[in-house]
Amino acid sequence: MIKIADVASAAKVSPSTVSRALTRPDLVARETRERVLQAAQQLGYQPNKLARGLRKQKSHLLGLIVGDILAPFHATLAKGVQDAAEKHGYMVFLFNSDEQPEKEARYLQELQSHLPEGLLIVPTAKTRQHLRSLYVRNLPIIELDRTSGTPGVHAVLAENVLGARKAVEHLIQLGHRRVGMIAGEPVITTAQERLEGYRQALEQAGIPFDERLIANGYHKEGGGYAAAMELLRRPPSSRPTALFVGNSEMAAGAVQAIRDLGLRIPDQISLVSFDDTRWAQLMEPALTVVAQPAYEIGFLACETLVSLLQQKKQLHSHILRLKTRLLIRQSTARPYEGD
Amino acid sequence: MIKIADVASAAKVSPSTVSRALTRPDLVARETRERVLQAAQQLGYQPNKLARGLRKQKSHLLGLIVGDILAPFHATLAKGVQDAAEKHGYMVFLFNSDEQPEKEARYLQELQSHLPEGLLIVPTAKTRQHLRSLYVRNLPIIELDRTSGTPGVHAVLAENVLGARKAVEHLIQLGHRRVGMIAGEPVITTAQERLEGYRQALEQAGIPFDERLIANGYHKEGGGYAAAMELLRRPPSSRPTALFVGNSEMAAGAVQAIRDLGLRIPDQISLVSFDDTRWAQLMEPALTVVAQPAYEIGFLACETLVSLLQQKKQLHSHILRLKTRLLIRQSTARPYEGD
DNA sequence: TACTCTACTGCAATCGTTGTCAAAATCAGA
DNA sequence: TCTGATTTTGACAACGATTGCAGTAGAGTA
Repeated sequence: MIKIADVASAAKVSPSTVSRALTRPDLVARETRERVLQAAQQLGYQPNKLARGLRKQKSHLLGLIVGDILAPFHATLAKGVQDAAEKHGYMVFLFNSDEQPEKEARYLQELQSHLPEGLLIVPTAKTRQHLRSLYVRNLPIIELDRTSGTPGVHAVLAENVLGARKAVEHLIQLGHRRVGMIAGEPVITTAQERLEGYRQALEQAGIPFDERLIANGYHKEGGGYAAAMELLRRPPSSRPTALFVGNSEMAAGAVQAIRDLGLRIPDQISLVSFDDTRWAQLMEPALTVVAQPAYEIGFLACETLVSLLQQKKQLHSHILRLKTRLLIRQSTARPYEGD
Repeated sequence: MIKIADVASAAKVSPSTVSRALTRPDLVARETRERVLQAAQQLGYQPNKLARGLRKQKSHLLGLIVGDILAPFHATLAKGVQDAAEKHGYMVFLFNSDEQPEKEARYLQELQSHLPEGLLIVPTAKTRQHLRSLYVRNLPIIELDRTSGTPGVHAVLAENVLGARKAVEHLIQLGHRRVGMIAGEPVITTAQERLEGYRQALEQAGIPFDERLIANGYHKEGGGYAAAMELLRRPPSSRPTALFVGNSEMAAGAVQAIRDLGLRIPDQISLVSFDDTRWAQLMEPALTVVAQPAYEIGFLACETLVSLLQQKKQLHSHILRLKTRLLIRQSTARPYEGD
């Protein structure tokens, strides 16, 4: 590996001058600068980021912890973050918490030892505690998708309440009165907010809220399957005629359950879910969904972080909400039985 | 940030002793060691990885460059790599080349300056050149999914020829004689190998190879759509009765095209594709696919890399091939018209 | 008691880069 | 030509952790 001293001797100057020529060219005479640049070019010099980071006490690194890179929503978040980071010359260190607080804690520790300049995180249940223990270093933090409630932290989220409300209103307008919901892990704010949207839609329509129409799918495919089974195995008279599902993982499970029960979508059961995915578009019938701007959430979060870093002014906790869109496709229709 | 000197003064020993107590405990007396460990624990000491990396000239970092994290296959590779890396205490620096050689070159440069100990890469068209220019440093490299033909590089790949052959044989057994193929970007080895498998299956069945039944989808969804359109818009007499698609991205495009043309799967057109995905399972009819062990490819590649690093013996270039599985679902049937 | 040997610990140099400070070179003005 | 101001450059000390080497203390042996 070529180091700065090699370039220095090739260009017949001191290491300091090489460093300056490369990082603050205005400080060195034109002629010298050109000689240095050429030598560096010729030798293929690449600054050692470890040494630089150590000296400057910053790494030009951002940490990103998502739930699960295999979930399209999280992968898209990550892509958005990376693209924005690249735009500003930052590198991204990506981890999967797999939604497990312990993994999150471990990765946070590991991450810290690389001196990241900022952190982007999709919080888990324990994020608040974890962040408290490292907050000493005053690391700028942005939360994505959900929020941990940590004071002083910024967040970029979707309009979950409104998105959910629109989805359920759509079902109600079609004539559904018994709308079931497969909700996510209750400690996660998105799950709470989507449930709240569901509530609001019912309330506005004057339909009483019925606890028994809610089942928990814990954000997972298997959980969605089980929850759908629980709700749909009831006798037709008490069985929901439509289902609102809190995310796409659970929706995949719900679709499987519906098929295993031999029910037809949308004739016998209407289905709306959060998150747009390729399979939602390709399945038959195509799934009506509340699409989230996942890429934009990631991109914007990273942009916000970078501007925080650059302007150095720690604007106090700020939450950004991005709009969702209800995409009406073929999985929703009027209820089978008359109202 | 707590540093080693802080721990040292807390434990009333020298920094050297602290370092030894933490990294080579057998070299320090039990009593001292315990005092140091306790102090470190209490202060929440985390070694600075930049400083350590600089001093030891290694970072405990692995670089990973995949094509596109949004493609489930690549995301799964990445997950496999990360899980294996974590198991051995390595960190992974993940990049997307977006299949663009220029991005790949940039990220390779960037990566190098962080002194990774090894590199895992899904090569693009120019990878061979790119790797040559950095090979000086003798960085162990493992290629995933495809190979760039760089000498001395290891690779973990799928049995593409056999997988493709089995898929096409399946179609032929069902009675298809005009089997179309939507192939991938020709410079990529997987595309070549899958095409070869297609060829072999035809040859073995005594069906002459017909250039006009091959269309190129360049590994992308849009390309798959266009290719399918091209092949299927022909008059029924020359139109293929079955389609073999080189990857899932193109298959998604092909499904769209088939729908836009109003053709029914599998009655009017049979479809098999490489890669198993959630949408392939959930679409109607469920797609027959050649499933690749993506997670295993990533995991094994990383395990191989780590063992290379640890044993230090540079076993010469080795290529590992993992088996594929043909999953017969509902998208393949006997041809519509009698043969 | 004197000596050797072992087990531990500390000193100081090192990794590659940057920033401070002062020296050297250049320039402008008289 | 000299003075003072202004560029331009180089020497040197960090950043935090590791490690070869040397020194110390204590145990063991003659």
